[in-house]
Amino acid sequence: MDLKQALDLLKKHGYKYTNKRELMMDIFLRESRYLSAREVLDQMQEDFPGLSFDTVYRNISIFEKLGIVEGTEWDGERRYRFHCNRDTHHHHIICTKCGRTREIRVCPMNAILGEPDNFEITGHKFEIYGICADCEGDHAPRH
Amino acid sequence: MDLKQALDLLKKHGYKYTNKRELMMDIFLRESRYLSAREVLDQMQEDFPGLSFDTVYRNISIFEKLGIVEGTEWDGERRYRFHCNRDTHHHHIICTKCGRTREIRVCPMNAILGEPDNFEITGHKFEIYGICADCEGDHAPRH
DNA sequence: ACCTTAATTGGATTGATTCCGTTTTGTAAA
DNA sequence: TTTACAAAACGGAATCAATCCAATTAAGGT
Ligand SMILES: [Mn+2]
Ligand SMILES: [Mn+2]
Ligand SMILES: [Zn+2]
Ligand SMILES: [Zn+2]
Repeated sequence: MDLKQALDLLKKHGYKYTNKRELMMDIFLRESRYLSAREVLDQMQEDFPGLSFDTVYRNISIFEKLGIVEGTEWDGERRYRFHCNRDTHHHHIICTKCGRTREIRVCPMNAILGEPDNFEITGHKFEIYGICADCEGDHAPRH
Repeated sequence: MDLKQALDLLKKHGYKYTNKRELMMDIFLRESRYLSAREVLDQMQEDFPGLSFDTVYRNISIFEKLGIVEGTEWDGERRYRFHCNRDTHHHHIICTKCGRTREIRVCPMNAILGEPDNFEITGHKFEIYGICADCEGDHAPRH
């Protein structure tokens, strides 16, 4: 999934092309790590000083619905990253300092299938948290 | 782990015994499902009308630190339940309507061990979400 | 009973997220 | 290329969970 594919996805679902949306995707794409809404806003305001929080949240919500970004939450804040692979389902090891990830190819649900009764399964979450090599020590996280 | 053990844990760590703390544990114990701070407050105010949010949050935070309750988060709200078993590590299938759980005995970390390099692991989360038998359909969740 | 300190209160504050009326902009039709 | 209309963005207010704080109350040891 690249920028063009994502923009096509927007168009296919009747959303308009705007330079703000393109920049937002650009940011997610080049950072390729989990970002909070505030981090996205800060980066976007370098190009669009008056940009509103509402624009960030509205577009993130659209992006998430279309599968362009995927979200999670830690330290009481939601974070989002470019959906790294739309074909194969997998999970992540996440650095809680800088939001960078490593992939876990296995999904524990495969071992669970058939197990749960009396529950209509709607989703699952498997994440490993830690500190990446660049962030360990006292120094500020390198992005 | 029962009420007495939990109260002993408090005492052992130098916290005072109060009827509010006992009631709070009582509630977690008899509900044995995930509760939000607001739900705990509402139930406690039946006995202590003037009870403050701060008391709920402060005590939850102490309970979590001592391992008396365990917390998670969904729909943008933190929730807590009595720590169901202090000896064996396991995970849960959670009903996102009523907060009741079923146990998953396996932990996917066992299969991962040895895998991750360049990451100092600090924690992990494996949860399956769904709707329990009592909550499915249109009717209100039965607690 | 008294003293010291922790616990609780109640109200203010923070901070993330959502909401909303107004203005601007993208896009398709004329 | 203009025009028209709906969607997007703006800016600021509102919401809501969670935290903070100064003043009061209560627990537990002496
Ligand atoms: Mn990935
Ligand atoms: Mn359990
Ligand atoms: Zn890192
Ligand atoms: Zn349920």
